[in-house]
Amino acid sequence: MTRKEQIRQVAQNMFREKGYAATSMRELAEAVGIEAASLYNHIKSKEEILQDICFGLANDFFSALDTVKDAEVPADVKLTQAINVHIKVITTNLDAAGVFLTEWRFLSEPHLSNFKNMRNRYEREFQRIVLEGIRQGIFKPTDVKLYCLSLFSAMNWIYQWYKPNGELSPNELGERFSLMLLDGLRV
Amino acid sequence: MTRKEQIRQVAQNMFREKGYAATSMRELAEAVGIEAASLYNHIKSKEEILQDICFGLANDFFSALDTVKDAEVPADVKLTQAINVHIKVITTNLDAAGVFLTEWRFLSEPHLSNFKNMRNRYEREFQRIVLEGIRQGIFKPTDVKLYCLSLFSAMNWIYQWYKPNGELSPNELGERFSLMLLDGLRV
DNA sequence: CCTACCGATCGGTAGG
DNA sequence: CCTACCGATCGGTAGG
Repeated sequence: MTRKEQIRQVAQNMFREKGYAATSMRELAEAVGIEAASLYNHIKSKEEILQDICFGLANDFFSALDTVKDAEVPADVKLTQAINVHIKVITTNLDAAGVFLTEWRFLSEPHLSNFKNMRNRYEREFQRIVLEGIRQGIFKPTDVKLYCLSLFSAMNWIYQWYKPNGELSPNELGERFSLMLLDGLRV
Repeated sequence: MTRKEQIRQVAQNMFREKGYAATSMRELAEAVGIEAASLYNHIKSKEEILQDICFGLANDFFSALDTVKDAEVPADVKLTQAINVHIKVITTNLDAAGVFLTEWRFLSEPHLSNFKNMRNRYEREFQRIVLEGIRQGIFKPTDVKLYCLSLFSAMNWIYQWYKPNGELSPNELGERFSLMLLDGLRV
């Protein structure tokens, strides 16, 4: 692991726990084990770290979704797969997920707009799958936007309480979630 | 409206939008229309404002829940009512809800522990209703904790996107949510 | 990677 | 409710 990767990993944890604004570069440096000024040999600014975390995880989400979104399967199966890979990304990147979900608003322009656009594109992929299911007659006619909003909030909240060493593996969790969230939708 | 109430209201909005840590007392004072030092004639500290917001809304949530939790009705009706009043509190206090849900972690001890305890007690009331329904045979046997976690996340996320002047009234929203979230649960 | 340091800003107080 | 000010801390740079 390079020093830059180490800085990012430590920062992920601190940004998640204390928040981006309340984390100082001196605290970050101390946790890494160097002086504050030395951080700037590896990064350009505090915000650059935030950008790396947010856009890095956005990339993970898209890569994961790409593996399932064009499969030739019924919409309920596809939605289950999409839920599973989304949860997988969160549960295996808890710190980054926390930052991605709550600290993105400290991005400056134009990164802030880029971020929002990516997020919207991602959410629309899920809406497309649900719409597909309604057209196929597999899902009840539903307020697609409201449903997806609730679906995302339930999935994204996982970072708040999931324990990597608890009883639930990411796969088991994904399965339970799919059942729970789909049974209200399936005809 | 007293000056203290005005300060709280302006602070709710700024804390929600910029975050507690990133909001300075000077910005707050300017938004109120006085000098920073003058704030301290009405409040003891920056954190006192946060405490008032967090515990004030906690009180609203409990008051709302009290009006429905002991009704002699089937569990599905009771859960629907609980969902409705919870959503009502959020949609009519959007700024305070945002602070309550994301900025509570900046509370210092012992307020932080008090806050967590209150939140746990509140969540357990919902779990009790779901358990009641399972015992009554109205709800499917379910992972109660996981279900309530998802229920709360979906309801609480509302503050992120709800527009008070949009098409959906709080009551309509509550109704749609209940249907959506209960239909996966009801036998 | 460090020492030394910059100007800016922080929450809050004294005194009127 | 204001002016004037406190010590502490902020993100970041110069120079080696």
